[in-house]
Amino acid sequence: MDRRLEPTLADVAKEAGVSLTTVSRVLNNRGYLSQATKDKVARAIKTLGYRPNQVARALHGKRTYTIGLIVPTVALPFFGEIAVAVENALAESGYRVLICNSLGRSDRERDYLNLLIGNRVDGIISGAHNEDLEEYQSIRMPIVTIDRSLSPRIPNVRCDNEAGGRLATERLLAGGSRRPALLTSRSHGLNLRERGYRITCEAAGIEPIVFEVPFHTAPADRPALMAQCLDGAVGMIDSVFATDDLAAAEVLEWARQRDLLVPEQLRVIGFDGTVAVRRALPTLTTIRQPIEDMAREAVRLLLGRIDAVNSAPLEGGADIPEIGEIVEFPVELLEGSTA
Amino acid sequence: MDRRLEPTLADVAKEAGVSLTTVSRVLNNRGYLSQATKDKVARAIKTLGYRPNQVARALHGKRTYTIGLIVPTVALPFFGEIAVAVENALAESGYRVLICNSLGRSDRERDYLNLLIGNRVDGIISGAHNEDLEEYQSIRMPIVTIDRSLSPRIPNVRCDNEAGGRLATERLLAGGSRRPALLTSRSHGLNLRERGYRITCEAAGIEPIVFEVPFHTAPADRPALMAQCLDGAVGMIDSVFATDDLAAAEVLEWARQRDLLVPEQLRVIGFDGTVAVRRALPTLTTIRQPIEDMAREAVRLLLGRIDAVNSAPLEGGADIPEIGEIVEFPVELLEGSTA
DNA sequence: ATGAAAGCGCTAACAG
DNA sequence: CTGTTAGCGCTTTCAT
Repeated sequence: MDRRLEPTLADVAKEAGVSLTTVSRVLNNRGYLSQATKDKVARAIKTLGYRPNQVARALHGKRTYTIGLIVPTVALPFFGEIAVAVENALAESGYRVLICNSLGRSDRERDYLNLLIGNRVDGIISGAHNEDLEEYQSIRMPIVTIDRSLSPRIPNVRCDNEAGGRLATERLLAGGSRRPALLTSRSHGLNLRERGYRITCEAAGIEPIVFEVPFHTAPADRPALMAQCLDGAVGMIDSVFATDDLAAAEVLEWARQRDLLVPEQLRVIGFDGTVAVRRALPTLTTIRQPIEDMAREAVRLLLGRIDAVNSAPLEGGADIPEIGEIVEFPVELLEGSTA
Repeated sequence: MDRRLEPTLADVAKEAGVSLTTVSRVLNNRGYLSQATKDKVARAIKTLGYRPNQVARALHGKRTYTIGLIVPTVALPFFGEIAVAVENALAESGYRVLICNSLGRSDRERDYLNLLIGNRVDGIISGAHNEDLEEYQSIRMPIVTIDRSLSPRIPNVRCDNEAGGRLATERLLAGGSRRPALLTSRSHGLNLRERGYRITCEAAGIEPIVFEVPFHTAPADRPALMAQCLDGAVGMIDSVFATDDLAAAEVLEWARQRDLLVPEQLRVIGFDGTVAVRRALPTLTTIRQPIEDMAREAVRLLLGRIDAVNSAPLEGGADIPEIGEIVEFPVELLEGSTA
């Protein structure tokens, strides 16, 4: 910004014929001011079109009233909706959000972390997917994760993924499926949706079949990878639980190309239940995550920690207890016609 | 942020046993420094885990290297992809973006405008939908609009909407449609997609039929509104050009519920061609906007104006010429099986 | 090659 | 009730 363009407190003070302090006081509505002074200042502010410089205000010390949100990409409906929900929840407390799209690249995530700290955000909500970044361990700042857990020392807000996995798999079985497959972006022991699937299979005496198509696979490469997995299993599986809705959509497309009837020959169920995908594909049966609730809770936890830090005793480490809390929200089955 | 936690320049200076200036110099790599000093300082920085306070840096004058992006909501794939593309284009020049979701509410848009100016962003890219906000006229800051035009005085980057409208309508006619309808979020003389539709209809001697479902209609209310429009036209129309893909998806769903075969009994074509919707609904025939190109151009124009402002003669208005440029990018027909 | 000091725009003691 | 003054953390003349 060119400083010739935006007026400053001093300009207002001169225009109103009072001191800086006085202007600052009416701005912040602090202390006793005569109505006459208030009016004079108000008029000067209006005349000059003055807007307080938040940068200067932030520098003074306290807070920036900005928090950072790191997600893989808001181009995916799930994270786009998370971002909007977080922004809304923050707005209620006068906070704003700096959204960072890591694109799943840990170098970018690291850069963003530094950027956010450099910009002195008051806290960070991370929903990115690099479990490994050691930087997170050394962050001297309130932080909360959403959707995926980062470390036992950092509070995590998520939906009840395991219950969701069970619910999805049970729904497939209830529809008559005998060999449900799992399609996920990363199969491992901590994948709770996968665990729900496996538990349900085991309880029903069914051998699990797990396919993996990495989360950050380019959209153009997905159909081929997916076909590679599924073609080999035709006749063996009779349903698919995809751990996100877009993957489920790709299964539907694969089935269409193979002339498989859904749900008669192949049942499909997804996960997420975002508004955008439901508008695009209302027939998809899926497990809905309560995005708004999750965002609100993440914000509540974060602001709580920020307040704790800011009101901590002035001397001494004052360490806020490291509550590595996990909050899980219940999911919901959305009936469509694909399962 | 609690200042006890993040070290400052002074801390580094003390640790390294040099002056503030020297540290600042090695940080910005300015002036002549002995290698020994550089090393000492570098070591101190590393030891303390020092990161420059960008807030202080920004206050000093120059720029914040942050630009504001205002969109209706990144929860919609089109704007989510715009946001990511803008962020990527900016990152190449060392800029970052403050994303603001107006949710189509002009009060929120106004608040965000003030927020951005208060935070001294270096410029603004607006893709929101409130053509009316008079604030835009008085902004003393580089600004560029994307997707929709705001004022003849503000540069606008968009796709060739009229050509897109023509292309879509021509595609419907080429498929055999005799009565194509338009479904749009706001019908008016400046709606260029609508104009393309009307022009094509007129050239073919066809009476246009226009349905309107407002952009910010709640998802839950859309199917009913849409059915209200379309039910009355069954038998009269044989195809629909929806001016965005999600609306097109809703038309497909309506057709499914009415047992209308697509494309035999009803042809449907959309607009946008976002990656997310194509993953969800790959069969949809649509007009693709070149989002990345648009974002890149918007950023190029904006950074150009920012540089112009910052290098303007120190005295005098120095007014940068008000180039109310319009840049249109060509669209592309994506063949699916719905038209 | 390095340092001292002024100031970016604002807030917050501390006077009066 | 209102003004003076000292910083917040950093960059940048101007000295040395």
